[in-house]
Amino acid sequence: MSKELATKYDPKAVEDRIYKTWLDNKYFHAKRQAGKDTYTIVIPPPNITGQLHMGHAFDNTLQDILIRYKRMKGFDTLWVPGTDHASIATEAKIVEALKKEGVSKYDLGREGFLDRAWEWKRQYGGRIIEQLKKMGSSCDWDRERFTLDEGCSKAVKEVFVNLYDKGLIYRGERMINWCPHCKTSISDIEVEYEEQAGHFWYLRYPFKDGSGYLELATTRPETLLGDTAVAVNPADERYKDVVGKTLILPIVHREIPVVADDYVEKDFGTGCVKITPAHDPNDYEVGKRHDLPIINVMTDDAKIVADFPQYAGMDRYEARKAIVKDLEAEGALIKTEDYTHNVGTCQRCHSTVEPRISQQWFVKMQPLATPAIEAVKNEETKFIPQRFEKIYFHWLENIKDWCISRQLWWGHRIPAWYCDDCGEITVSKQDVCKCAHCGSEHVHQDEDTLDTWFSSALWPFSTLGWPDETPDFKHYYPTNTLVTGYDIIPFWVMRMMFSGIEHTGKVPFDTVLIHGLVRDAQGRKMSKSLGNGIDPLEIIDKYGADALRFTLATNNSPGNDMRFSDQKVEASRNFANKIWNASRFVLMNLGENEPAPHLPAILDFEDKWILTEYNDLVKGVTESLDSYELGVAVQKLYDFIWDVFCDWYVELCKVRLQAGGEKAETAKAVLVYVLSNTLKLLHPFMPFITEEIWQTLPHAGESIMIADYPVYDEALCFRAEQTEFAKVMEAIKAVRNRRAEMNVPPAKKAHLYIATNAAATFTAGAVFFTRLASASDVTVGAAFELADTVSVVTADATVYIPLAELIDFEKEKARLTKELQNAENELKRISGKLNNAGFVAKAPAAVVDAEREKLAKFTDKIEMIKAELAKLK
RNA sequence: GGGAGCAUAGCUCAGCUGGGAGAGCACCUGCCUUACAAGCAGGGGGUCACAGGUUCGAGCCCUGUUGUUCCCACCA
Repeated sequence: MSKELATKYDPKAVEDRIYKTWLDNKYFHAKRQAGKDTYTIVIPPPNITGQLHMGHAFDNTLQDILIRYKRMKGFDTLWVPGTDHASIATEAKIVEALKKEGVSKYDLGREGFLDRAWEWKRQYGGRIIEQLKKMGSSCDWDRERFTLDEGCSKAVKEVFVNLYDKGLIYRGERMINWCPHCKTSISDIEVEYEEQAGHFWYLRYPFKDGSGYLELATTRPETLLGDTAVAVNPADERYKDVVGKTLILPIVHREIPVVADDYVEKDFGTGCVKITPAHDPNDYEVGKRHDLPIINVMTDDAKIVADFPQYAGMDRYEARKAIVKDLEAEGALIKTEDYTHNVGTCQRCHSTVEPRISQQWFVKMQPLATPAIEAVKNEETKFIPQRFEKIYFHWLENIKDWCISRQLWWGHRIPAWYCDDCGEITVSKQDVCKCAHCGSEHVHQDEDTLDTWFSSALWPFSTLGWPDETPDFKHYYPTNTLVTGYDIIPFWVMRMMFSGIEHTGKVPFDTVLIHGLVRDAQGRKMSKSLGNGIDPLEIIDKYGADALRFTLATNNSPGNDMRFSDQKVEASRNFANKIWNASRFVLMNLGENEPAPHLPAILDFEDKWILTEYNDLVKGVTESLDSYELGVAVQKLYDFIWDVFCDWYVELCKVRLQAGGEKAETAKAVLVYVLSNTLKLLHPFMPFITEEIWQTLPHAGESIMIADYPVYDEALCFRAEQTEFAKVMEAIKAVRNRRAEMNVPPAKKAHLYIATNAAATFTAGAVFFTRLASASDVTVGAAFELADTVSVVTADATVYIPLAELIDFEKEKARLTKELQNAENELKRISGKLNNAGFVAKAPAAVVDAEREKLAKFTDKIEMIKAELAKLK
């Protein structure tokens, strides 16, 4: 007794139900099976700042395709899911939410704020997980992790202490990037530069001795308050004599020296630079070289400090205006010019970043970077596409120490304690209540937290239980494929690499599959401010998860950006529908007696053809998947299912199905075989619809997702039939083409006469002309003498269509002449090639043979066309 | 200033290690052929950005040019 499928595919009626059965049966759960190869993926944990966007949908679709493929291939697979606390990003969001309630984070206090943050995590983290499930992601939910959970915290402390003990983490006063809005330090890569329109203010700094002045330009006049020198290039003839002289700083009237430093470009501006060591990284370096004092002029929220009473409390932009006004009043302002320059902004809040000297914690990068570079050079880890290695190398080769401390509350607190008595630092994995140096109990923990990427860097092993030698860690580490966008190579990939190597002695993954960005239909980056983001859930709701996944898996190649549009999803939805309908057709024909799940002993011509095509597909799809060409693999499946299976094989089978009897049973068995196995091939890409149909078809096993992935079977490849059947198809197409050109409606049937040397092939295929080429009858022979017929010539046959009343002999002659010309051109090209001694001598034998075969074909075809033309005269 | 990507049909894109260019959408023609009109059959449309080079042979490899996007650096 066969089951039925609904007339229309309704994803909503299917997806949640199927996902639930997968969960109930624990198919996603990794069981540490002995004797099997493992395949592990750790999810790039989405930030709990909001909800999943199309980029996540893309990233997770790729991961799910890989993990489902490997699972069916028999690997012991594990996909670890989880979310990221996203320290600064989440804290900023919560602060923003609090602001709307009229509360500041300081009103809540540290504890109160953290309670609020955990509440946020429950809400948004939970939503993200639900979205991943809607996508069909086959993550092992029993192993879900969070970057701020107990295990990750343990790993973070372990790493911090290890690195500190090795001298690779240090605390020091450095110039760092400071976000006055978030009120925290940020690392170099968290600064985004953007072009901004500004001004160049030309200022006059007079010499103390009254011998004139130096002219210089600045984009930030407010920093003048902290100037402690003016620098010129030592080789600059213009200023040779002024080096060492003293200037009077306008407004503040402080005495500052003129120093010579190579940092100054002679040809830029006036050749003189004001030096503000406290507020510019380059000036800071100049200051160090010349032992200049450092005068800080700004508070942590970028207001002028109390030391300058006339400006104290002013915000940096107010102060700028006031100072320019005062400079003008003092006659120190020469002129103002418009100037566009790059300004560093905070990646999270986009406020202008303030370089600032501050006491922070750093990771010494050089010793960690070197082995990470080596590992990729040795191909222990490979990037796909390979060109992204260059980006990786560039970052690591030019790396500076990593500022890891943040003046935030939401994050891993730095495991360092300060002694109030002796002032020493105690760094420890356990909470400290006694100074390790003097034994005093007057200790307090560092108030700061760690950069969110510090814990992300440990993700591939912290999620598996490290630092403990857990069974999972031993079994599933190192992981295999890391799937991520090219935009976070420096933030994450690089840091996981050096962390994995340093702490586990192994690279964290063997392959990094890089993908591009999902853009909108116009090619713009999807962003909140543009309002052009598309919610994956809306797409799923409208077209189904499979259609979304298919859209994301196709239409692109590794590392390249893709444009997303509803139009593309519609096409994918149509494909899902096509599969659904073809399956309905197959089921409809099964009737009461289900065919056995194996192939019959006796196969017909068309069965041998489709089985060969199918096996070629298996081979192609497998090869593409193994080389991470997911887009190519899914395109092959699309072409096979739509063009080969539906448009040809199903139509061919109708002949036998309608006739009934023994042959109909053969057709049913082969239809079921090819369809259900093709569904397996497609399952990683479109998990829901394939499962739904597969369950309805005759099958063995509980679920398609744990079925064996098909393998190429040489015994089911019938090369001769494949070649011969192609001849029949070519002739059918030629007849259809001819009829369409003459506007003959399908209802008007005609007797076909097929003149051919391949009589056996066409006799076996004759019946298909009835069904697919509107033939009323078919006669196959060596040659025919017929009057008033249309003739269609292929390389292997001439088909005569007696449609006397429709024939326009002039047109017929013109058409044949054109066809003859085409064939002759082709022949000329081929023989030209074969007459080229170099080609015959140097090209591979297979290529030469193929050309010879073509030569023979076209020679025959030309003869046949000529014969037809002769008849028309 | 340094580096990378892209440039293929009207649009969006494939094209794996070089062996005579494909898909989807759009367009035109004809079809309700009992799985599917979200469909079927047929069709038009491309000096693969430009100029050289290597090769028997180049969309693919090399050099240069133009256009375009991105990343890094950041001269005050």
